Amino acid sequence: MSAYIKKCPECGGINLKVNEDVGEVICRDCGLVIEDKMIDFGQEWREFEDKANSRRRTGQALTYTKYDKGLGTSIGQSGDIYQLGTKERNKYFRLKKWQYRVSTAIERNLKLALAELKRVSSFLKLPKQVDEEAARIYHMAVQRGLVRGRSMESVVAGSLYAACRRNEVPRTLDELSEASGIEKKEVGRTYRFITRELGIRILPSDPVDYLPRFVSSLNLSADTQSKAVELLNKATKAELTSGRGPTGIAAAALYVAALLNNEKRTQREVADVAGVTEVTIRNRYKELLNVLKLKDKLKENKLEEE
DNA sequence: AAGACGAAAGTGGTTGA
DNA sequence: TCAACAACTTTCGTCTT
Repeated sequence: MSAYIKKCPECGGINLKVNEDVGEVICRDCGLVIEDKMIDFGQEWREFEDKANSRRRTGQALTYTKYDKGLGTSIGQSGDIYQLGTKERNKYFRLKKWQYRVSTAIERNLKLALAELKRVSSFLKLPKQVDEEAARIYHMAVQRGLVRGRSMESVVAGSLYAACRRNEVPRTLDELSEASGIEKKEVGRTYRFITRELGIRILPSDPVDYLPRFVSSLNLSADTQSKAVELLNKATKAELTSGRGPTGIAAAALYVAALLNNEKRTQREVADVAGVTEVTIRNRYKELLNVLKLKDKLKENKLEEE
């Protein structure tokens, strides 16, 4: 499916990501949703027994980026209540008032938070699918009262960070921090807090996921990128990756790949876009050379130049 | 002069008692 | 709650191109 789309029509990027769950193809470079009318291969739920657990779908799809998920219920909207007795009517008024109080508190918060979320995510050019996920996470956090004692912005940032990782379009904590204006520490802390409290399982992010972005900000070739992927795979097999920061590994692999392809970038340049220091790149780089026995290859390259 | 390399000390976070 | 610990950063001096 969508095997025909190879390039992003917007930015020409080749880093497309297919998401079958929601029928989208997303450009990892610019976040453009290229195709959102793919066939839904998901199962069409039907009802065979147990009415209580009915999985019937009706109405518009829920969206978490609207503060009331596109639904919305209010008590006593229809005017029926005026046919009731005074006592009953008062009861409805009370209920209505309560509903108003409870829901406005949460909804007002959500409205603000979702506006903030939109702002941050468009700053980072995140695909809308990540928005949606982040909004969902935030929504759960509010309902569980996890925002109390924390700034709304930091929870938004944490939700977004989590959503990015879940969707394999990781951003670094630094980037989230810059976009949201929340301190890096704080983003990390709320991120850990809400994922723990909500029981969201997050896999350690794959260094490979960082490559596309680094490659495009360094203007490196696709060739170099696939070379870097290759190196990363080898590194993973050699168990060089566990426990290390994924950005550092990705940066080092990219640095080596660039050298091998005669597209040399300085350690400084690579370090900057990856958000790590040269020292870290050097350490990873050394390990790569040792374990993967690449020294000879680099020498060969030099000889060819002469 | 700029980049690469490495040593040493410092930082923030995790882990295990 | 505290100390040990690993990964990473900062800083700085030296070597290479």
